[in-house]
Amino acid sequence: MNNYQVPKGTKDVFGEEITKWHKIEDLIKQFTYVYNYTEIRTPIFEHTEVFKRGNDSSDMVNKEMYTFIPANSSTSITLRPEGTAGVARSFVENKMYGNTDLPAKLYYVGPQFRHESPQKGRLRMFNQFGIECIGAKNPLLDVEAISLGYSFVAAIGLQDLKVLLNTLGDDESRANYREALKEYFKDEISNMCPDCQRRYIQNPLRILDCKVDAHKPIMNNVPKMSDYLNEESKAYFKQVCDGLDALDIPYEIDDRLVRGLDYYTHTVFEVVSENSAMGSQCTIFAGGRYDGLVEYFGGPACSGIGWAMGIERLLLACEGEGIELAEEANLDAYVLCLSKNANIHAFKVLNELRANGYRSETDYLDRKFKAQFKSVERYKATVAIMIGDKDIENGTVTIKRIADQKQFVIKFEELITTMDEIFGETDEHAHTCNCGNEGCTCGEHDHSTNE
RNA sequence: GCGAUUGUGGUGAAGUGGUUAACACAACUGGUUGUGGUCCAGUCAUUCGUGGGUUCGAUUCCCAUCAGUCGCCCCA
Repeated sequence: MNNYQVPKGTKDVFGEEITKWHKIEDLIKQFTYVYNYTEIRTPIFEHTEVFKRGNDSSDMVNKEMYTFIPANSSTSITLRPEGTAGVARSFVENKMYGNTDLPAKLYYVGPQFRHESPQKGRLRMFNQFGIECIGAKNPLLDVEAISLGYSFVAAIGLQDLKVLLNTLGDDESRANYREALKEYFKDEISNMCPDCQRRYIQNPLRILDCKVDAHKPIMNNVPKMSDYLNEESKAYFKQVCDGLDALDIPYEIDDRLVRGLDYYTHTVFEVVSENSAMGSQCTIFAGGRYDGLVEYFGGPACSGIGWAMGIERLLLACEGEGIELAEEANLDAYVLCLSKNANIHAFKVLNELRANGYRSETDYLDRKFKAQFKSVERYKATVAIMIGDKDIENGTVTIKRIADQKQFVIKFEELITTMDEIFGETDEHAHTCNCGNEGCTCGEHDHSTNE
């Protein structure tokens, strides 16, 4: 009993669903094009150290990675849990800091892997569209990145969105803040959740993220990042805010927003959907600025900004807001075969149609005429082309335009010109021949209306 | 990793410790042998996620397992 099924947290995408993906992918190409981002395709697995760096405190790195050592190897490999690290690695490895106009503006689309418990909006293999802009530190680039993502989701039609923004400041500001937090939680930490006790040591900022302790009184008067920013960090953040204002991008400053990945500095943001269809996973895209990553991979000191968008979540949000992305698979022509003898002739017609770019299909199940006609309907074919014994004798085919039920018997040689006429028309009724005879296919008359 | 809940044909979905597993949709066939959508009739689950156990007998009860869904957590 072979009961094969997809691994937990993965899914097959096909049929109508895949047309939604194509639509999204087309839009990604359009938006990245005008913002002058180019695509990068990095491996979906990397050496484990690319993701597991230093004292990374994130769950993603510590608990959720697909890490393995392949047979006949001693090198630890990890399926990428996120896109930024691989891009930063590639930026350094390919010496993009020297070869390209900086900043390098790169985007990627592809699967990411995290071993989590699946639920709505959370899969073990999921797809992200992400951008990374590396090699320049300018608040306008932070704004540009947010603008690209925001206008992208806005173009799709999403409305129940909220942009959350915060700054973590530079190293100095963050170090001061970290000390302030440690001091603040010093006496209380032993009463807090085990995760927070770990965070207290590894990365106190993330205590702010904690949901377990969120309601405790101690959380009410937590020192604010904004009080510990040095002048430079404050000025940087102000320029980001000013830029967003200038582009009319609405946002809320959320001083608890610290993000789960440890490499962020300065700007961090999260764009969430407030639609009820989202369940508890409501972040559509999120990211921020990172300063140390390029150096970590052995490159020069280079700042970057980027974000990643969960495509499955984007699709969920679209569904929730009633945005229809699926495209109907309309056929141009369905070829009906009316007798066994006509089989090969019908097949030739089919081939001729396809050679001329018409999306065509026929019946391969030897179904009755009636059943074949149902396929015409199901495929929403523009025309039905019928071929039977009579047509074989006469060298003709019968072509029926479904929209107006008009039907013509034409010579096989006229097939494509007739199709071109039908499909070339912009006016629905232009094909009706001026000679007055219904269904006229004489080909002698001029079928254009303005003559 | 923890908790809750679900799992019956292509789809939706009833149901029972006893064997013909409702009904609807879809599909196919015929009425209508070269013209679809309507109508009528017929056909379509040796099987109830998978594996064990209890039982004379399990789709039904029990256990395990896999998967879905929803929370926690985490994050896109």
